[in-house]
Amino acid sequence: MKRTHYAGTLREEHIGQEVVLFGWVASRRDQGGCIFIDLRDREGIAQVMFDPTVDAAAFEAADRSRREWVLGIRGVVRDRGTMRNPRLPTGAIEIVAREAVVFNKSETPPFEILDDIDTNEDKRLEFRYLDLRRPKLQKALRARHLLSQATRNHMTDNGFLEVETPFLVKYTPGGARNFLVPARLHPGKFYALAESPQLFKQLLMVGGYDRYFQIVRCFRDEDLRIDRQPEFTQLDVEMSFVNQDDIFTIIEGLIFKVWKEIAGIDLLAKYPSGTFPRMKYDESMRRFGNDKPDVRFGLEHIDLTELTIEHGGGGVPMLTPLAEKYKSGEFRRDLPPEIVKALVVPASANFSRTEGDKLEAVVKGMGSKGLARAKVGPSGEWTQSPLAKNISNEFRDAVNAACGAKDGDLILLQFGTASQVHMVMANLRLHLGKKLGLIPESGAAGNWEFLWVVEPPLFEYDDEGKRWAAAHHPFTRPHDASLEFLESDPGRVLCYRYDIVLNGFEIGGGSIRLHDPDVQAKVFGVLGIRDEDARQKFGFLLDALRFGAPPHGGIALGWDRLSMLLTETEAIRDVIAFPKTQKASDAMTGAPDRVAPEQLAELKVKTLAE
RNA sequence: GGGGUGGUAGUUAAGUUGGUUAUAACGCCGGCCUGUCACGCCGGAGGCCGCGGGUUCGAGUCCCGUCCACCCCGCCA
Repeated sequence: MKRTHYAGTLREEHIGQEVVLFGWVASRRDQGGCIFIDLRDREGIAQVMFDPTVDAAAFEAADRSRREWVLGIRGVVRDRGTMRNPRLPTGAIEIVAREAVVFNKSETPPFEILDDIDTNEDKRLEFRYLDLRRPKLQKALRARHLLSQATRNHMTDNGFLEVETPFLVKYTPGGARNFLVPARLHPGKFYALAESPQLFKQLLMVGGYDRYFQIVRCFRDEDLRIDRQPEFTQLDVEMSFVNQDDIFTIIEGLIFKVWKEIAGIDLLAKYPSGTFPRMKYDESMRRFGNDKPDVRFGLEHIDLTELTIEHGGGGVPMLTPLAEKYKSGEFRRDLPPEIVKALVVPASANFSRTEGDKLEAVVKGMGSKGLARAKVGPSGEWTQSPLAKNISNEFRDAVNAACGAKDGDLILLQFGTASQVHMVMANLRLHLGKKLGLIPESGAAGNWEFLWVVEPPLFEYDDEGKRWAAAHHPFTRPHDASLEFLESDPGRVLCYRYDIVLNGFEIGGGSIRLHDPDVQAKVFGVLGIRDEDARQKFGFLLDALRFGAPPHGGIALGWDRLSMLLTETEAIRDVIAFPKTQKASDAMTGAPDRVAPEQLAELKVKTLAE
């Protein structure tokens, strides 16, 4: 018996043909005199009819068969006439079985192999090979394959070479925590698993390869999220002799192409120029509180810091110290360390007091002390608010005006350190967006909002260490216009760093690299990295940059996230065949696990656990 | 490291103020049915109520601890 067709591909054009199908029993309906089996393979499902008067042995095999048994069927495709099933692509036809072979039986599976099952994910991960039989997962993994395939074509067509780089690399401090691998041939020493090919791709530019890409696994030993796995995949790209626009063009071309080829969506209808809009980091933080804004909906933040300063806190005890610190000059207005922000829930949302309390619980879960609220009355007065009794009428009216708040609106306030207020308000905005139905809980619902976020600061101040730290990595090129502040006022230095954002997910980021040794030395100076430290950590790269490094830059796209968004699935686990759980273990294989003492001895490694 | 939600039959869930034999649906097993396609009808089996301890005459239910899964913060591009 040799397969002639996939079950899911059969259509009316096959009527009259004899076909051979191999697949799994998706469902079996015993009518007594005849039996129907829905046979499933990777292309879909087709109904097979077993009639004892056509072939008694085939009928007997169907009689014995159960769900998930593996069958081979030889039969003739027949028109179902008036008995069609409009819900199946193959519903116009059925196969009348003339021969049936049972390749394998199956135990009763722990859950049904259906798209709409609501089995808990831990059970599905334990039996991942069964979960993978579900059409939904097969569709997602196929889309991911098409994405990678189209990408290889696009990159090749644009002159890129795919080059592999090592996974076993030298540990470099900073950035993500690395997985470590004991080096048997070097007792007491360790490799690190590469958290990205960052340094190697820059070396490929020095090596003259000009345009590099790789679809590559990366490893980071950090806590997991719905869009983070300990091993994940990037489309890694690096180019020589380019500026930011050149890199954007390559990525925009790629995205337009794959959205059309795989999702069937022509992004030119929304972005006729073939480019995505750009927003400065500063604007993104001000309006949305983070650097990956979901611009599918409004509910933008309203910055009340200036207003608060102007009114000296407006009589609100908790805001007075903040206003005074700005007035005394302790806080800089151009780089505000503490801020006041508001969000307005429109009256139309009809928010109850209890719902406001729930919101407060949400922000407290994010480390906020509380959520000041004020319900606006017909003439602008505030009710249901602890602020109402202290706030001056002038300040209250000014806040109402700044918020555009009308009768029935609910104003939500946060104040404190800029990073905390931004984080809380950004998450609160997303929470409200979903709660008010402005964005779907998951998926895009046909609304794809792409955005480049550009010109972030090069440094950020580390309050605990009381020093400047690299906001991304120390090889990012500062903006030419910012160079003068490099040593005098590092907080004002912007850089050629960019993120591409889709519907509130950061799907990629990159930078133009710093290839000027003089500027590099100044950057290290600001970071407090001494020459010998730099040599110790990045010696090979610094050496390479002195041997005729071309100007270069690149980007990396999160392949799992992009696949998740493209397929409108809910987590990157849905586009990874064998993902890890939230605790980074494998529910199916039991990894990680203990190893035999002899194995550790061979590696000269001793464990302190237990 | 912190916060939250959940864990009851193979699966998904209900389980009241602590009180008799722990329910339902789907699945599974047996029987019947030649046009079903979420087939239908009749019958049946199936439980360490995550685990450990405590309170109580009595715990699925209350308390303490612990494990696992998921979501968020910290962390991480």
